[in-house]
Formats: sequence, C-alpha cells, structure tokens
Amino acid sequence: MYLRYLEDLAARGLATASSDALANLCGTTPAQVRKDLSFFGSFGKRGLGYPVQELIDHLREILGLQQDWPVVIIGAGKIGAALADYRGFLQRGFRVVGVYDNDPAKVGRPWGGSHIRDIAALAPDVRAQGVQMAVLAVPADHAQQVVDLAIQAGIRAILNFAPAQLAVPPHVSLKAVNMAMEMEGLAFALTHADAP
Amino acid sequence: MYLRYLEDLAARGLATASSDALANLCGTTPAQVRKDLSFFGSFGKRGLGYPVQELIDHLREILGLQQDWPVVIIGAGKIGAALADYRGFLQRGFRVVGVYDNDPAKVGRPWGGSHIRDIAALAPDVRAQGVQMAVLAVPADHAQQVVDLAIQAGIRAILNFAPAQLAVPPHVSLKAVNMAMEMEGLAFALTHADAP
DNA sequence: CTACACTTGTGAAGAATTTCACAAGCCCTC
DNA sequence: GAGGGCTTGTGAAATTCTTCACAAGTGTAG
Repeated sequence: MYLRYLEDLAARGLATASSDALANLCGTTPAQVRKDLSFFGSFGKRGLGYPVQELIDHLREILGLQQDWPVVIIGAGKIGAALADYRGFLQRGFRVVGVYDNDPAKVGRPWGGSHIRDIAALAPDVRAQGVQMAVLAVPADHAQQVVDLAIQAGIRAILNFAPAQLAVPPHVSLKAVNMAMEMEGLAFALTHADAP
Repeated sequence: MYLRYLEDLAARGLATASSDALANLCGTTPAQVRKDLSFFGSFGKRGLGYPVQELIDHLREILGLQQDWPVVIIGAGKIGAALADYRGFLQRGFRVVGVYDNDPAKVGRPWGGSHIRDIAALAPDVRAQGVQMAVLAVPADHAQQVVDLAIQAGIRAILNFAPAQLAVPPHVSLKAVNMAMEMEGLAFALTHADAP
C-alpha cells in the first residue's frame, strides 16, 4: 500500500514524504507508518521525511518486484479471460505467459499472441518457463484438484478466485479473493449502519 | 467464513458441529471459534456442539442475508462484464439489476434480459429500485469521480475493483479488491520463502 | 438416578499490535 | 555556527486480540 502511494507521489514530482503525509493518504497514523517502515530498516531522514524514490526502490526490493514475474492463469471462463487481459497485472510487473483450461471448446481459442492451452500442458510449460505463480479461476468444485495439479507442476504461489477454501502444503503461498464474501461483509455493514 | 463451512456441513447432512470441527475446517483454533460466535450470542449446546442449521440461520440474520440485495455494476469492461455474469453473486443472494458504462460503444449492448445502460441513468435507476450496493469496475483514473456520482445517487456500499484508493464519507462502506496488490504479496512470500 | 464423556461459554493470562512521547538528528536561516 | 522548526526512530504504555483453563451444562449408558 505504501508503495502504491509513494509511486503516486513520485509521479507528482514530490521528492520526500513525511510519515504524516503517508498516514493521511493510507488512512492510518504517522506512528503506524514509522513502525511499519522501521521494521525493514531506517529509510527516513529526520526533519525531512522519507525520500520518495529511494523508499520506492527499497520497498520494491523488499517485495521482490525488481524482476518481472511470469504468471499462468488457470481457467478460461469469464473471470479467467478477463484476468488474462487485465492490464493492471502487466503494469505491476506480472506477465501472463499462459492461459489454461480443460474445456475442449475453449482450448485452442486465440489469446494474446498465442492461444488457450490444454491443462495437460501446464506441467511441462511451467517447468520449462520456471513459472512460480498461478491465478486460479475455475469452478469451486474443481478447484482443489486443479491446485494439486498446479503444485505438482511446480507452482509455489496461488491467487485463488474460486469460492472454495483450498488446502496447500506449507511451502506454497495462497491468497484467496472471495467476491461473494466481500459482498456479505458489505451487507453486514449496511444492515448495522442504521443502529450504531 | 463460518457460514460458508456450515453450509457445507449442512449439505453433507450433519446436524451439529463442535468448535473443534469448525476450527479444523477454517484453519483456526476451537477457542477462537467459540469467542467469535459468543460475540453475537450463545448458540451452542454444551456437550454437543453447535446446531448447524440453527447457527446458519443466526449467521444469515446477523449478516443481513435473509433478503436479496439488488446490486449495480458500474463499468462494463472486461472485469465488469465478467462480474455481471458471475453466478457466485446470485447464488449468495446478490441480484445484479443493472450494468452501467459511459462508453457509447458499450451502452445499449445487450446484457441479461435488458441492456447496458448509460451512467447517466444510474441515479434515477438506483433511486427507483432502492439499490444500496454497487460493484465498481472502472479505470483507476475515473474511479473517484464515479464513486462520488454513485454515492450522490444513493449507493451506500461499494465493492471496488479499480486499483485506486477511494475516499468515501463515513456513512458509506467500502471494500477494495486489489488484485495486483495480492500478487505483490505473493511475490514477497516467494522471495522470502527460501530464507526463513 | 448416577456416573461419565463431551463441549460450550467465559473470566483471566498471555501475546501481539498500536499509540504515545520524546531524545536524536537534519535542514534552513540569520 | 548557533538557534529553531520539523521529523524520524524507538522504548514504554496502552490497547486489542488470542489462548488457556475450567466451571457449568448436556446427553448417554448402565
């Protein structure tokens, strides 16, 4: 989050940012900002604030964003297809190198400079290209089975859009985006907003 | 999360679930489960566990899910269009009643039983149908302006897919889904996994 | 009806996180 | 180069969250 705002500030030409300024942008407190950043090192200059570009570089290095990450998308349904063309990924250094599906009707359909590939090709492709990250956009009832396959193939980080809780071994990182659950959180907020 | 798993258990025909069982499913601890649930009331039976169906009903009421929520989707790009057809929403009681865009090339295009509508129609539609929830899937640089418009129209809860931090007044709930940021979290995990 | 095996609900203890508050440091001005 | 206005980095305090541990129920079996 800090990185995002710092890039905004850099784009606007600011050379330094105080913890106060960052806190206002991020909706936290100055003390929180300072504690968070100090966890990774001492990046600020007293009296001045944090040097924007320098801090950006540090954060990008900490996050491991100084390289491009190849990513595969598994599932070429509506969501998978939308993600495959999502510019936000490439902008942030994530290069979608392949889209996979098991539906013969979808396999072979053109995508990017190539075409949608059969899920059977996932393992060899992943190994050949050293891909470590996958985005999962398959129906919930196949999700676990597909994850197992992906991990077998060498995937070590997964962003899961399927509305299913997945089990992965400890060396694999997993993040889930559950849109319906987010909506339910909003419904809760709405039903309780009137009586605070 | 508890609701999700309880529904699974109900579908499998289980009548009761212990905090231990729920904890295993959710990846937390029995004590956590009990504390969480006890915040809203005393739902369990000592010696037995929690009555599954009864707890489901309670949670649905707490979350405000006993009604269907009408939802509008703003932005008919790739992501917006995918969300408009996303079955997961309807399954969970969120009925997409309209899709809006400001691009004349998209406005009028068929969608569902109707068609994509002009953003100018948002305010009257929202008021007429009493819609309180919106999903935002527009480019980041228009997001704030569109949110302001939506709030003006009467929207009080927003699920934001645009990679932008939005400012909303206190009576409006906002949740953001930032896919690139999730990927960056995974990149961090990957770069630090090897040296624990 | 009693003994027993379970499981909840919850104060209290423990751990983690956030906030406070201030010494130390930096820059600018005079 | 001394003084003053800012701002960081960080121990300590305050707060919040999680875990522990056990009394109090509940159902079952004999």
